[in-house]
Amino acid sequence: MELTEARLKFIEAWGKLGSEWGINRTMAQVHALLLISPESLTTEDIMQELNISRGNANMTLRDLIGWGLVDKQHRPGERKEYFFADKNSWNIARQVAQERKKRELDPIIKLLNELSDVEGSEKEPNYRVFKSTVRDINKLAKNVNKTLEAMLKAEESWFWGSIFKMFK
Amino acid sequence: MELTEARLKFIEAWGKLGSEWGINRTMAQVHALLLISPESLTTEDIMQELNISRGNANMTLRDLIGWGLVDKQHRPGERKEYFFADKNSWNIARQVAQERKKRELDPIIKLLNELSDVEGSEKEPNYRVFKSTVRDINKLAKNVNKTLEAMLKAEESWFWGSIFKMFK
DNA sequence: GATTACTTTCAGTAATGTTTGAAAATACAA
DNA sequence: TTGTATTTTCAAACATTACTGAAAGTAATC
Repeated sequence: MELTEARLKFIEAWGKLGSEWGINRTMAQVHALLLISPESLTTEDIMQELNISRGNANMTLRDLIGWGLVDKQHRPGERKEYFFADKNSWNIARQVAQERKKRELDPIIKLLNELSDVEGSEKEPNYRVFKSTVRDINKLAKNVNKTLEAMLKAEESWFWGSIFKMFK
Repeated sequence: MELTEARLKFIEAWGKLGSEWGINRTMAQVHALLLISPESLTTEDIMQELNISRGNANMTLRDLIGWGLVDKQHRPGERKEYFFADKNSWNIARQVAQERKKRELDPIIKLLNELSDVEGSEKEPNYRVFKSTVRDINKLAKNVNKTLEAMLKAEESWFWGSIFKMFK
């Protein structure tokens, strides 16, 4: 396969993967483009490569910066901003894990804790099933939480080394 | 908090969580309803509880069955179908992991392997960066894959026990 | 303080995804 | 085989989300 074709396929696949996981397709594509670009790119570059509008490029880049996946540089004598992505996949995974934990897991754990205190009678089947389901999901959520915390602190080699030992 | 309110909040939160992870909101809500229902429910029940149309209920239930999260029962003498969900959160997590692996991770690993064979010259920075990015993501994907496989085979207690040892 | 080079905003529009509801299909019982 | 209960399908309507482009904002330079 040729490089040009491969790059397009990579961008397309990354976009699709993102959209399957609740991340807007364009945002994932911009990220993909930055991942395979040796030099940092301007808004203009990105607009051209991906055929998107200025507004879209700008908003998407801001979002990516918000996710901690992209940073910008300034070059002396130029006002233009240059964007680049951390290309280390372990860092990317950690960054995404950290953001999703903060935005989604933490709030749901909070809610599950509140729902654990529901009032009612043990005689009511609805009550019993609700309590035990919530308790069970809460336990899972807390285990996921702990695992993510370990992952966030971990060095890549240490983390996968430990995982490896699990099933050697 | 009262049970009625708590049930509504749970359904709402599960729906929101689903939509943040690329699962249609209604599908997650139907799942939530079944998770907190002591008895299996008919299409009619679900339509009423969630105020959704027959068509929507039917399609959503079929999808949930496709994800392995819901099953149906028949009762002697009745044509009507009764739906219920496995309430064990470890099974749910495994089921979701299994399906997403099959639908998303496996195809992307296949693609990454193909992209690894891209042709080009080591002198071209585009080529070098592309290769090393793809290689790096591929490595991560394979590690995730192995971890999921371990999870799919594992008993809950064994899995979390092993995770726990990682950071004690 | 005017000009240029850029970035940001956002109302309007386009694209995509979801839901409805009624008709068609199916299964069952008499 | 006919009637009835139920499920399934799918075109059209609706809702949500994403994108555009032009205008407004900002910073740097002369």
